[in-house]
Amino acid sequence: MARYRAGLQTRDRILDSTRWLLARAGLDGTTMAAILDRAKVRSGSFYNLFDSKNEAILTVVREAINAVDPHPDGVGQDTVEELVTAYVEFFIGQPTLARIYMQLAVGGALNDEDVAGRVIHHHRDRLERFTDAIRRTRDTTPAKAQLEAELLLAGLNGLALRWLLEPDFDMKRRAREILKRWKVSQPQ
Amino acid sequence: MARYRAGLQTRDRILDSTRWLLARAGLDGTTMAAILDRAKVRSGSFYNLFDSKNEAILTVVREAINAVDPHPDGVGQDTVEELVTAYVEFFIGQPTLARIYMQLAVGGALNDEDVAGRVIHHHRDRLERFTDAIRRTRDTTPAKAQLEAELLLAGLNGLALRWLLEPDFDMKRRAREILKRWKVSQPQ
DNA sequence: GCCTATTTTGAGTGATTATTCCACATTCAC
DNA sequence: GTGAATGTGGAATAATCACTCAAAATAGGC
Repeated sequence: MARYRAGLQTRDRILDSTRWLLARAGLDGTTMAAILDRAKVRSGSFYNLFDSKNEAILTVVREAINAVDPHPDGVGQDTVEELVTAYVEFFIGQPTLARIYMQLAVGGALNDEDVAGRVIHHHRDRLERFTDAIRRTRDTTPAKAQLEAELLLAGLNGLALRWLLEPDFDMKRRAREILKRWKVSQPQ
Repeated sequence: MARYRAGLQTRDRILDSTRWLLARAGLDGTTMAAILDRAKVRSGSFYNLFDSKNEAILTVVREAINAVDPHPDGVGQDTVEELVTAYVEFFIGQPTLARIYMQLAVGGALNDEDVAGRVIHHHRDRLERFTDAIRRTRDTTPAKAQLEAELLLAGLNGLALRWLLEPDFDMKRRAREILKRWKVSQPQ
């Protein structure tokens, strides 16, 4: 089962191709023909390395989902500001992966149980993280902290949505403004 | 060219089927086979009423896009509160159309030039509307009013996104909270 | 009840989809 | 260098896609 160097290289080429296509052409546009053509690989080689087209896609998707998280280990350590910054940095720094993630969250996830489950689970984790961070900086009830986290995350996700439609949209600036408004707001 | 009653009824069945599928299965899942099966119609009848599958889909999409707007005539009259309420009411009252709209905004619109253009244009219109409403209630610069509108809309769109993933999500309650926070916020 | 316009049927089209299979080429430990 | 493991090429597969067409069925004004 051990791979030769050549095999690993073509595997990388296939994943690069799949990643690029998912970001640019969406799930529909990521056909076998397109993947193979872009990776300069014939189908025989592909199926020598992957069991199915879906496996290659899911590999890229997992990569995208995991990349949204800033410090997977240090849960319960981040501040609200750090979490917001990390979220935005992900979109700015890895636009390709970010685009895949957002597209899956809305469109493609509906068809694939596995992907849909991952996205929802991942969102819950993030919500919990934001809630914890808020409770650490403000003396409030768990319910109110969660509501604040939900609104904050909704704002960020809304910005991400807009950025998806208009790539030139300055998400970072708007995220700063959202954070600014959150900081001066007081729980009543 | 005048249609008999039967033809009109079949047309409605096809559009119902297409609408239902777009909302539940997304653009990918809305295949001819699925449309025809659900509408209890054979392909010959379909193409007697529509030029293409895309025409049926676009008919439903236009319907969805237009339904987001509350008072297409009375532009420049609405208050911020009315606009927020109308936006939420659309999602609550017409979940099927709302789901189509959101899916198109993120996923499917990328491939179809026509649909993508419509969605973006429609978003710009809404942004302008929110901006105008804000300027009418607050003495502020156009740039600042637009920023406020952008953040407000981002929050609402973020809520819509979440609702898309979790249909039980109480979007109305969160929208009220967003509006409440916006009201007490002051432009500095 | 006739006659034309409209509607419906359903097998069949060609294009595209992911996937398979096997002969052949390459790699690399020994 | 030999040989077994791994990688590659490419034609062939069956499934599915949107769509066509001619014949049969129905509708409705007269």
